[in-house]
Formats: sequence, structure tokens, C-alpha cells
Amino acid sequence: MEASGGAKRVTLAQVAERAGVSVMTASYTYNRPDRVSDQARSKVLAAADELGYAGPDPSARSLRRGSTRTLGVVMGEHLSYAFEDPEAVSFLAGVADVCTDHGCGMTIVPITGAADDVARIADAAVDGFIVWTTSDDDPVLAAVRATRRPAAVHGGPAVGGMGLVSIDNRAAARAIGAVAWAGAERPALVSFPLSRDRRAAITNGAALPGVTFPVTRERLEGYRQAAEAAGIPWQDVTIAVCARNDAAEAERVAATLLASAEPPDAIAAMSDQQASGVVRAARAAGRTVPDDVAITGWDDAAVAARLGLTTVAQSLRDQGASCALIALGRPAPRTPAWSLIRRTSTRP
Amino acid sequence: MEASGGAKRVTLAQVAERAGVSVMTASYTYNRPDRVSDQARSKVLAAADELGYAGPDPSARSLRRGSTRTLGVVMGEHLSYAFEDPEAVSFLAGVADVCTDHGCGMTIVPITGAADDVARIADAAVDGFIVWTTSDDDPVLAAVRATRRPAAVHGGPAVGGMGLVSIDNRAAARAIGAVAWAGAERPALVSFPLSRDRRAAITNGAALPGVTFPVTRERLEGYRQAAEAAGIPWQDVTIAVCARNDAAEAERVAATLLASAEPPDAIAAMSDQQASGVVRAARAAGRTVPDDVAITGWDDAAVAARLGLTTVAQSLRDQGASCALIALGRPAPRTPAWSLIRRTSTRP
DNA sequence: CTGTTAGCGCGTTCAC
DNA sequence: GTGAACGCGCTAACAG
Repeated sequence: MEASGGAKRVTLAQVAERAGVSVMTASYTYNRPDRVSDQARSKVLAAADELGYAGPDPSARSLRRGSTRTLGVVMGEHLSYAFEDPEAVSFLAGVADVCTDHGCGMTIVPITGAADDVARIADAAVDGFIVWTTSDDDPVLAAVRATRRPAAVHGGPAVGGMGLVSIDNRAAARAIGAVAWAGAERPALVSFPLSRDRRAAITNGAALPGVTFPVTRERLEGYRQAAEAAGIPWQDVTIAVCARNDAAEAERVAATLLASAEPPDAIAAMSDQQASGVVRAARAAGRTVPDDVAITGWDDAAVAARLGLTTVAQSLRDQGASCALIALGRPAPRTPAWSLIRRTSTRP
Repeated sequence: MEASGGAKRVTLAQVAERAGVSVMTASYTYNRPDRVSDQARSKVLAAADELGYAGPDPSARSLRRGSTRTLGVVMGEHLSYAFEDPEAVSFLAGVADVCTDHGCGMTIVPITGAADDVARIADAAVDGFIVWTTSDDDPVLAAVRATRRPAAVHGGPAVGGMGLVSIDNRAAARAIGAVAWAGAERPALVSFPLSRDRRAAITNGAALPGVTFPVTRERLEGYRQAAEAAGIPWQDVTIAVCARNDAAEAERVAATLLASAEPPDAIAAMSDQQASGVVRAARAAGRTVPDDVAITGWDDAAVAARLGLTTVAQSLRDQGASCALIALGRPAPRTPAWSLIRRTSTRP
């Protein structure tokens, strides 16, 4: 191998010339080695070696072939958030599984929440897109749609022309809400943010402003139905809206609720991360779970089993895989399943 | 927007023709809007809209420009492993931080451990590579080097022509080994696998076969120095080699050790994940930490603080960022720092 | 088995 | 401010 690792680009044509063969013979040497005589192939490889040819240029190949063999993944307003949320990481693992099987790459598109997100999406060399759940008004959705490539949205919103992979959040919320608040006198809910401004607030069911995150909206509707079915007016449910899906924030807000004059005796959270924070706050406040406070989570993460959390089980990994299949142009798989897991954090 | 979302590809030339302008005017409309009259621009955009033009093709652009604005990341024999190891995820977050800042994408190259890994790397349309720590004999290294693109290896091995980002594992192992085994009579070590075959075994310092993972090798050397400095012959150290970096496996193997005739009274592990498994095994066996068994981890992950683990702190996130900078062609940052964190899992 | 032709879709020339 | 050529590096589709 030539040691002069220079910046100069060596082309297949140069290799062919040096080897004394046509460009196509050189190309075949890399792509269809069986169609080339041993003699020609070794001449080509020798020439490549001498010239320091790095192999066919992937961009040129993609252009010629008309496909990049890569899927794009858009993970929400700030990219590194994707790596901080364990459920998002599971989802990515599911995407990775399918990409590995199909030999395609997985490009994470660098999103910042700023105006140039649209350009970053338009400039991504990918065959299809996967969008992690976002708000109804996220410009990313239109940008992805404008590429006219196959795309799947996880969670929501549903967008014409793109696949949607999501459990029935409303039904699941109804089911776990019923368990969480059974027999409760002062029910509370720790919620994901309602919209992109991610404003935190402690409010109640009657005072909820517009909710633009569809997953959050559907869950709130389900919880409302659960409350009303249990004879609890929605406005009597205390709702702590968090800025992020985060154990520490949930712990702080739960501590506040538990220290109030009318502390909740049943707290439903929208994720196991949040619920784990709530459990810590409850313990710190000297309450027993579930007798003083019933607590529920969502996702059936590892922490849920550890803490004995009643939760909604769903496989983010499978959902990531489904999204990837859609982005590859496969037909959409059926609606993903969920189930209620009853453990010891709720009253029997 | 035209609704007939067909599969047919619309080119810039067609848009230009329909708009009654030259191709370059159409191109400028997308790339240098200031160099085009308002009138021409709106004609172009209208034509694009009518034709359903999706915008300039990213592959063609990359080819023309000579760069893809994307970094490739190679995460070890099996891709989804990357998403199961929390430290690997931190590392990816660091890469993502830099990619976001520089507006470049991040392509995870789908590796399976099979022979076609090399082809997958050669065919990745990226400007540079980042390789997660691997073995000396991993063919991926040669494949990355053959692309002649800037590349950084995290952890090791060191390869000519590629940057290396790694703490001094030997020194760190020496330091934490000294604390772990201080005053111990029956020291043990829970180790990462030694080579790509990932064979699990319980052995001792004298019976170690060839170690081809350089990070593991360097740590073993450091631990050996720590043992000998404490007057413990290396062959007296029980070494439990695990197949993977995994809490559950470490728990099983630690349980075995603790149930043996001569149970260890000090166990050093190579990660906090492993150490957390060891702590669970110790508790299950009715031992107190650190009195009956001293335990150390590595990484200073969240779980280390929770369990009070003495550990080696390092920032995988910063190291990911450093790798990304190198892959972008920036000069290599200085050697990353580590420090010893003493908590309550070791004897004072 | 090997060579020739003809672009893939775009953007950097350089003229006008 | 706009237009006409040319080629980025490669490979499908044909000959031969």
C-alpha cells in the first residue's frame, strides 16, 4: 500500500489507465469480481494499490444507483436528547436492528430546533425518514414530507403521506388511569410537556391550554375518561406539567405536590422515568407506596420492574423496527400492542 | 403543493424548463437566493411546486461538492450493542453534540461481525470515521484506514494514520486496583472479554491467554501492577472473564465466586454496570460492602453514585466529542482525563 | 470476459 | 442578474 496518503483524490479512471484496462473492467473488479479475469483483476488491484485508490466513491455510487441505502432518523428538537431518554434509545436500537438486517446505514439528522432544521433535512442523503414523536406544528414534518421519500412518524402526529407507528395512547391511558386512581380522593398526574415551549406548570384538568404534542394530548384524554369513569371530575385532578421527561424534574414536582395542604394520594406519571422520581419523592416525604400514595408509570422500562411499578408495557424497540420498515418502503405493520402490567405500586 | 406524489424523479432541469429560466437560475434559487431576482425566484418555486420537485438531490450535491457533511460511526461487532451499553450511548451523545454544532449528519454504520462489514464501511458516504474501541485484529480497522478519510479510534487499538482518543487505562487501573485490593487477602477481578471470541472463564493472573482488546489488556496490566505493589502475586488474583459488559452476567459470576470455598474479599470490576451486578450478588449472599467485600467499578456512571461505588471517572461524552473533531479533520485534542472517585464501597 | 457510450443531478466555471 | 457548457466519479446497458 502506497504510504503517501495524500489528500488528492484518485479516480477509478486513473486506476484503469494505469492498469491498462478500461474503466469498466476496473469497476467490475470492485462490483462484480466474477466477471473479470484473475489477471485483469490483479492488474487493477495492483494499480489501485500503487495509486492509493480508496475504492469507488460512495456518493458517486449513490447518485448513479439512485439510492443511498441509508435511513434518516430525526429525533426531536435537540439531538442529544435522543441519547438521554432510555426509551428513545430503545427505539433507536429497533431502527438499528432493521438497518443491520437490510445492510443500510442509519443517519441521525442533526436537529437543533432552529430554522435551519428544514435545510438539514432537505440535505440528508437518505432513502427514507423516521421521525420521533413531535408536536403538530413541528416544521420538521413538512420538511420531511417535502422530500417525497417514504417516512414514518413514531407516536404522532399523523401526517398524510407518512406512516404512523403508535399504540392507542388514549385507550392505554384510560386503562392505567383507572388503576392508578381507583379509590383515590386526591388524584394527580405528572405529565409530559404540552407543547414546544415546554412550559412547566401545576394546574388541573379544567385549566389545560392547547396541547400540541399528540401523544400527550391523547394520553390526557384517556386519563380524563378514566377520571370521569371513576366519578372524579377532571378539574379535580391536579396536573403537574413537566418541561421534560426526566426523573429529577418529576421528583421535584412530586415533592412539591406531596408537601402541599392537600397532598395527592394517587399519582399517575407518563413514563417510568418520571414515576421513579415520584417514588423517590414519596419515600423522602415518608409516605408508603401504595398505601399513602399509589403511583403508576408508563413503558415498562427496567426501572419499573425494579421498583414494582404498575405501568403500561409497550416495545419501543419493535416500534423503531416498524418505523424503519416503513421508511424502507415496506408496507406498514399492524398497530403495535400495549398491555397493562400490575405490580405493587398501586392498590389491589 | 402538487398532490400526485409519484415515484418519478423530478430534476432541477425540468423545473428550470417549466419556469422558463436556465438551470443555473433554478439552482441559485435554492443555494444563493440573493443572486436571483424575485421574479425569477417565484417562477422557479411555482414550477417546482407544480412539478412536485423535492429540492436538490443530496447525493448529487455531495458528489459535486466533494464532501458529504456526515460522519460515520462504527460501534463494534454488533450494532445494537451500541444502544445497550449506557457508556456507549454517552459516547454517541458526545459525537452528536459536535455533529449538531457543525451541521453534519451522523451515520451509524451497520456492522454485524461478518465478512461484509468491510464492504459496508467502504460504501458509507461519510467524510470521516469514528471507531468505538475494538480488538487488535478487527478487520474494520483496515477497512476504515483504506478509505483514506480522517478517522479516530476510541479506546484502542492505536492504528497508524488514525487518531486515538483514550485515557491512560493502565495508570487508572493501577490507581483503582490499589484502592480495591488494599488489605485484601483474596482479591478478584471481574473483567471484560479478552478477545473477539468473548469466551467467559474463571481463571487467574498466571493463566491469562492472549488479550486482543487493548483496553482490557491495558487495564489488566494496571491491575497487575497494583496487585504486585500490594504484595499480591498476580497468580493469586482470581479473574472472572465475562463475555459482555453486562450487569446480569457480572452478578451471576460474582455469585459463583462468593459461593466458593475461598470467596473473594475484594472485587474490582471493569465497569459500573458490572460492579452493580457484583453489589447485588454480594447483598444476595448476605455480605456487607465494604467490610466483607470491597467493590470497585469504572466510569462513574449514574449507578455508581447511587450505590456509593468507588470508581474511575471519565467523560465518555467528551471523548465522543474529541473523536468527532478528529474525524472532521481538526487537530487531535489532548489526552482525556480520568480521576479516582472514592466512595463507600471500599475500605478507607 | 472486456470495451464503448451515455448519462445519474447538480454546481462551478466563464461568458453575456 | 442570467445562460451555456462541462465534468464531479461512477455504472447500466449494450456491443464485441
